[in-house]
Amino acid sequence: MNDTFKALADPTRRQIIRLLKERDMTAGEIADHFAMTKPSISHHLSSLKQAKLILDERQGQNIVYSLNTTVVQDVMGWFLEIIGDRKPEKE
Amino acid sequence: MNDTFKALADPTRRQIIRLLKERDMTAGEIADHFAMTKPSISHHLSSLKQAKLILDERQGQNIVYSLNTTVVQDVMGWFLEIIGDRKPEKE
DNA sequence: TAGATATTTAGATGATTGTCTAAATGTCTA
DNA sequence: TAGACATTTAGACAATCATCTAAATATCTA
Repeated sequence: MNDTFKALADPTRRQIIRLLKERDMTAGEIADHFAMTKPSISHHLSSLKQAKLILDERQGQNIVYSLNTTVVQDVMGWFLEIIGDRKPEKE
Repeated sequence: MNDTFKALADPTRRQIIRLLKERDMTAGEIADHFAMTKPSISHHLSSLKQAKLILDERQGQNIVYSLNTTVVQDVMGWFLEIIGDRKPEKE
């Protein structure tokens, strides 16, 4: 869970997640959306992958990345737990 | 939003949030839950406060902290946006 | 198999972060 | 007002992080 939150702490990585929300993409396609070198994006992808927020699959020369909604839902669960079940504010 | 995610990236700060989920607490009470100096906890509280995840109010010598559920809900919205409205996985 | 393309790994560097001790600030009470 | 208590601010330091360039790996195709 800590890896997940740390992965979400960077704006580039959150943007990558939003891109993959739309459709699966190759590493190159993802990199094209940023003013940053490909190695830097690769590093971010590796961080997201370690957090299991995304999945990768080689397809020929490309590596295609996709969102792992299961883990995104786990993080959501953490927040639901915080919001729900609270002591009443007043009275 | 970036401040919020960065604030959530640290396990101590997430634990503070879980403590405040149960009830409002003074800085000292919060610090008592951790094997860390009071200045360090104060630093974490300041980070959570900057992210607007918690609110503070002085009561005499103490400063009482409480959870700001509004912002927690904003973060939840971010996740809902990612999970919902996706392209179907198959067929 | 050689060259081209896609991607990652390695290594370096400056910036940010989490923690500490020491000192400062704010508040209460005798 | 002096001293005690609660908390924060300041300054330092080691660890982690985001980024870069250069080099390595993997795959395809002529």
